[in-house]
Amino acid sequence: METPHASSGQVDPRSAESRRFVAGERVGILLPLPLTGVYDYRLPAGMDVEEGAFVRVPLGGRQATGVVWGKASGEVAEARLRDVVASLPAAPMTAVMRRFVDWVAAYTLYPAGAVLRMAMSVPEALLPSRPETVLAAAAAMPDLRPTAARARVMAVLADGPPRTAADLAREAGVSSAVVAGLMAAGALMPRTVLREATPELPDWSLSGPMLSPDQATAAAQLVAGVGKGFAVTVLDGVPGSGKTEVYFEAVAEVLRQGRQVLVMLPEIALSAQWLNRFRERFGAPPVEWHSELTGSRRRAAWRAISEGRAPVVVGARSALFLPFPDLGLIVVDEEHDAAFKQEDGVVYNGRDMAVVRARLGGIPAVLCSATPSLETSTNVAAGRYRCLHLPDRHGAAVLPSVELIDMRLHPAERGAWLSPPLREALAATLAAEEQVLLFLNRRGYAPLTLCRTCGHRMQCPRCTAWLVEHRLLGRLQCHHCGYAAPPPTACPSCAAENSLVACGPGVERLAEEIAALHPGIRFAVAASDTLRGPAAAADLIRRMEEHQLDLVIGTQVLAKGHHFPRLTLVGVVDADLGLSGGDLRAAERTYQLLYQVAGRAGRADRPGRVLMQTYMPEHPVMAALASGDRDRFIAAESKARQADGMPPFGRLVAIVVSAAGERAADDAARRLARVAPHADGVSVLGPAPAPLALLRGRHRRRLLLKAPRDVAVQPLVRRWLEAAGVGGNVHVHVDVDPYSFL
DNA sequence: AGCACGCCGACT
DNA sequence: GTCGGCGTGCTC
Repeated sequence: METPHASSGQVDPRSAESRRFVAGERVGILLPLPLTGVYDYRLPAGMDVEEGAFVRVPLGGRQATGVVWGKASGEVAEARLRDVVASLPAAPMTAVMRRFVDWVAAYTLYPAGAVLRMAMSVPEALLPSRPETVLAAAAAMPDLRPTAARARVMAVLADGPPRTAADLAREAGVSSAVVAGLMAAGALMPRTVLREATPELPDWSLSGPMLSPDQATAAAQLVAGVGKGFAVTVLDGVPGSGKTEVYFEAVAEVLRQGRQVLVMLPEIALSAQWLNRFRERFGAPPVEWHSELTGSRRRAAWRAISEGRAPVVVGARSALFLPFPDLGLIVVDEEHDAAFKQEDGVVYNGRDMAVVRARLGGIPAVLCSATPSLETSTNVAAGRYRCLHLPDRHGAAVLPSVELIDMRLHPAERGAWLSPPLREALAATLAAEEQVLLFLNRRGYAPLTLCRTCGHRMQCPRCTAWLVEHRLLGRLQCHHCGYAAPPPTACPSCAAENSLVACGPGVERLAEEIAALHPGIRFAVAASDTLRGPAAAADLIRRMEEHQLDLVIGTQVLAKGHHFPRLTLVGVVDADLGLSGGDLRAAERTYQLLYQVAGRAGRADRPGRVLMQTYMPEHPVMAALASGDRDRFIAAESKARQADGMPPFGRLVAIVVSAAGERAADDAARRLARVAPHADGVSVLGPAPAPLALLRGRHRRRLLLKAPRDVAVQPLVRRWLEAAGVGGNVHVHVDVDPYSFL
């Protein structure tokens, strides 16, 4: 995905003027199902609809909700045509969103219906809202024994509007029985309302923090672009340079103009600090949107957004498909982050699609990063994106120095993972009552368990992957499918007792070493599986901030965003970890990740120090990290990609075929290879066993189509797949612009 | 995605 | 003799 705006421009507001269809007419309805096209229906007497309207239609023996997509195809015989059942009382899908759905479908090679499903993720939001019973304080308090719990409930009500029994109990911190008791006694009066919960309004007129001259200049440019149509601006600044404060100024300007803002974060669930900053700046929280949101909150968020009552939404990539009626700005924070790439279902990159959404809507997009992706850097170099630099750390803080520890010269002791120099630095930092972050991007205790007697390696029965020991859970786990088993006492291969040994470090094992090295040290382990949910993350952050912890051992969940004033040493235990595996972006991703981690050290007024343990200090990634010369690294990486015709200078499409049987997978892959497209500069690599040749019990083979940048790969791939005609129980997974090579 | 229709094992 | 397993195929 290189030039989303190379094709046609924004949706013309005049053509967006909704087209109406009248009773008796045929209409094309797109259904949120992986069907190939629109289905034709007839509008019954008395029913007029406009384009984009949500309608109920009969489908087989049931009903489905779809969207009036436009004119009927006209290819369906009159006798097969069925009547639209009803038009739903929800705001029609905007022309921009319909264009966006079609665009994403065409680009990703998924059926438009599959993309529409993402834009209709809250079906119940399309139905009329159920009346809600809310409780208000009675005019006169009945004679009732006062208790602390009852007082809390009444205090909550005195402090705000009537609310539902469940909300009331939650906010007052009492059980539902207390609320029910008050209602029965007549202290609370029920009332039925239709009104939807309206999010608090962020106040754009509050004054922001003092900006540095660099920040102020950048902010002014962003603000000037608001309301001036589509443009992509890259905010490129080192960690701590205050990118968030800068784009908050643009957010304020959009709010002043009365339009909506979408801020996309890679992992919304772990962004408590971001939410705090937003609330401090605007006096109210934004509407959150992520996959953990459930039930009524999800529905309320959807309705509020579609009715324009949610001025600011912060969300993960799926938030792109929310029904904003008047979006004025999209911000993609940490734009380089691989989490923006959706890998299951419709495969798309949230950052790239955000740019497309902005172009179709004729609004600005802002991409933020301390380590912009090569795609983005290339777009800046080509003049397609504008770039604003924020070179300095805000305030007194200076960038930490990065030192490489050559593990060949300073090996760790046997059975340990920290080299003498890192141990010394660690001890010194603790002695100074400052905090340490040890970074190891490996969950669990040990990545491999093997038998000392026969060499057998514990492997997932359903995937080509080692089982990772999680000692805290007492299990061996597959990180690819969720398979888990207790560690056997005897080797499953040779039956030798007590012969299985853990190989290599994970964060849990590192914790053992730390505990042995510094008895009594206060530390925590933070990984995606030990830090479940936003509350746990917020708690860890609080303990770090309050200096209740001396040290934290973490995986990449700790790499971004958070800053701790007393954290002055970052130790990277295995800097080389991400470089193996032959992934196209291995070097780029390792650089970005380690750079982010390094940025955790030494903010505020304490200088930071970063020590990276590596076996290849001469590697360009390590050299760039140590010298701080990011631009040279990007230039070198860019040159290498260009020489190979790799993205962003060429295009890739990955095709993975999978089947229950190895034979079926092989046959399908070979058939695809036989009819591979022949075009100028286009080559097809493979088939080869996919990096995870066996995943969740399915055998996988991979082909990779490589094409020059100016070749439209989608029609080529579409014809290719049609010609090969693989189907039945063989799955074909298409990934345009693949990220991970799994 | 649902939900049908389709053919082969353990039950009243 | 039936109930039901989920494999393929269709839905305007």
